[in-house]
Amino acid sequence: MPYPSKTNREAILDAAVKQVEREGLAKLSLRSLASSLELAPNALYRYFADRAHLEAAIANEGVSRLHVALARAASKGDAEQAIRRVAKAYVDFARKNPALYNVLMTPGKLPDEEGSAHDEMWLFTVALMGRLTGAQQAPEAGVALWAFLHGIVTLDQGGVFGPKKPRAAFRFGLDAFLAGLPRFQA
Amino acid sequence: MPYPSKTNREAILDAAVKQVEREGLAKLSLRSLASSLELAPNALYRYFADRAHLEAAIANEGVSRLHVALARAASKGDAEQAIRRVAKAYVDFARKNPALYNVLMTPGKLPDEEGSAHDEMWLFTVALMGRLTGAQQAPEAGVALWAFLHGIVTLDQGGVFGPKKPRAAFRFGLDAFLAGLPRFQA
DNA sequence: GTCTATATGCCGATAGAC
DNA sequence: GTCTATCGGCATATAGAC
Repeated sequence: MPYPSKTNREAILDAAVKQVEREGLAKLSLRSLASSLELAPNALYRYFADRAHLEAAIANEGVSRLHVALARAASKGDAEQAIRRVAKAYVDFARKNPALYNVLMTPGKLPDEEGSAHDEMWLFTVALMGRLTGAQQAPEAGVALWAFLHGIVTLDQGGVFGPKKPRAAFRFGLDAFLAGLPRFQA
Repeated sequence: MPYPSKTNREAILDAAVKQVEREGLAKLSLRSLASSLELAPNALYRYFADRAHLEAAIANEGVSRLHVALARAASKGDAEQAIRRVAKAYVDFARKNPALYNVLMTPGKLPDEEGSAHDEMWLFTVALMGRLTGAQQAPEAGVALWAFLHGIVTLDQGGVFGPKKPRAAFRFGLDAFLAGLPRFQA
């Protein structure tokens, strides 16, 4: 073969995630990505139809990694302990991977595939909250917790309030939410 | 004068906000904005030093409008009623002006001016929460509430959960948060 | 499967005339 | 204060050779 394979889908995705983490999604271009892999500017089109498909793959990869981190945190302790651990793991993940986190939380234009990583994480969250509130209220409780955590991450990233306030608010808000949560068995 | 004034800073800002609301910040360009005002592509530089300064002005305008909506909602009722009204007004504003809301919540690269609209809104929020929790815990409570509301808005905008779940989670989460909130006078 | 070369289009920003 | 003209840059995407 005159032009043997120099790369593959996984390697491209890995490099893309790293570049996003360094400079943000906006500064990721197919040219710069190809250049970092020592490929011609258009070689990536063999693996991703266009930029939108690449972004979707990056987001999916981010969700998978977040899911792994949360599942690990949920493995020990009673229901409330598990929720507190997961909440901390969520915020920690976003702090360590801010740009990747932003990609996975910014919905793309492509429709999610069935059984995507996103669906799996949502089922995980509902199950987690269900241990405390019962299945009936688990979806609302799951969305509410997720919303709170995402908001904390956003305010933390923005840096508008300095480094301390979001962390104090994280404890304060989580305590208040859990204290006020209607329990399955009172 | 061979070239009399055809525009002013306010008119440009107004048109910019409208364009952001229609197509999002990313698709706002100085060229398209100038074109919509029937100006030459570079005429705006007399009023804004560069794109970053224009974006900062848009964000500031968005914060001002949000602040007005929240202050109106807080004017009646006791502390808890005021918080519930403000919370609803916050989510409503974001639903009605999603793109402008995204701009005002995405921190720009330019440092905030002293006494900016952002500062004012933050003082307003702390005062609002202080009516319920006392001044000591008002900042944490304010950030926590803000985080929750922003998260609800984000999940709602994402459309990941369909139209109903974020609204149900809004009530559920706000109820739980307020129920679990330590009060100033128990 | 990768290459070179190119089509086409947008962008921010500046120079200098009027 | 607005104009015309232009610079330099980057983007997505395609065509055809090897």
